[in-house]
Amino acid sequence: MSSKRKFELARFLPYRLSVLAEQVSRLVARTYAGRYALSTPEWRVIAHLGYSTSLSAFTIAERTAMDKVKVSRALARLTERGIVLRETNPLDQRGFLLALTPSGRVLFERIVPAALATEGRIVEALDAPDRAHLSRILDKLAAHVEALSSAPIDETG
Amino acid sequence: MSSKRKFELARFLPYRLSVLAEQVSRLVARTYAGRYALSTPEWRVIAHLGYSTSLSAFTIAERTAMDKVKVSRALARLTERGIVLRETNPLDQRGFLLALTPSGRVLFERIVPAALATEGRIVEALDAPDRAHLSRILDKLAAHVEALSSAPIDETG
DNA sequence: CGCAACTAGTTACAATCGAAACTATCTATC
DNA sequence: GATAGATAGTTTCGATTGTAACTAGTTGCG
Repeated sequence: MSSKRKFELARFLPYRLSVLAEQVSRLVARTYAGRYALSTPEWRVIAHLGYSTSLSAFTIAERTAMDKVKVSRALARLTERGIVLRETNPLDQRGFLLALTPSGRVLFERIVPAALATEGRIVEALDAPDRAHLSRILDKLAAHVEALSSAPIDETG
Repeated sequence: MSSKRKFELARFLPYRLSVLAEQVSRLVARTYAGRYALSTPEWRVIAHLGYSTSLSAFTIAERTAMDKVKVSRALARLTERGIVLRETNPLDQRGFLLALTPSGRVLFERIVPAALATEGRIVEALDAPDRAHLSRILDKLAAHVEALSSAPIDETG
């Protein structure tokens, strides 16, 4: 073992994933950033409220893989702009119940097809079996990395 | 066509890629951030100088998928800390020739095995064929996305 | 009830970032 | 060989981020 493999950044999986994800994000951002002046966190919040309603900010944070500060800031801007409706939760006055306003929903309905179209153009690079395979692999990796992340930090070496 | 697919953020490829890449980056950062106080751009510069030498900042920017501002800032800190040696290029006084200092190389030699080990633990989730497949798919996607990115912005819709 | 521990969300602050403007050098062309 | 345009790298500035501290409300438990 320990066959000193030559290190090449360009073949290093974390690097490749990071660069690809960044470029893909940039591509998708074209569908909402310019025309609707939305940031990525804002788009994620809208996307999530688009199909599930009356959520708390915390739940959104969990499900959109963002920390609560990011979500809080995104929500502040979205409520200000009349895209999200925020009302105090009567059962727990610390939190809010959140939903898209009608105009927020219009926004959602407009962005989604464009976003899906962009996704479509991206995966055009792959044939159907490759797409399915990629999807399965990503799920496996995500689950595994999730587990590794919560494991203790190994500072040996 | 146009079979209105229900939109779920959690199944949206760009989102999945982004979350996974972020989590993987965080994991790898454990090998250099805490112990060696390096940022990701700094690590990338070191990683690249580790196996190719006498590069210009611009070349590094290109090959590490970072913009020149990021590279410039990373280099400023790295030269300050004696990790990178920067000398004016005698053939073009605008630019520099860059290389790791001996202590920079020690750093590189220490971080690389740890980084590779982390990569190893991440891809443990996959069997050998899956790994190969993922690698091929990522290459295809990266090339395709690269092409899409330089294409004009489609604001139709 | 009353106080400690916890949770939801916000604010503060310092670090990081990207876009654009800037400096210095180089190259091409006349 | 002068001048316009390109190029390498830095600086500046406003916006975005992450961590930690904070406020307000809730729960558990004596």
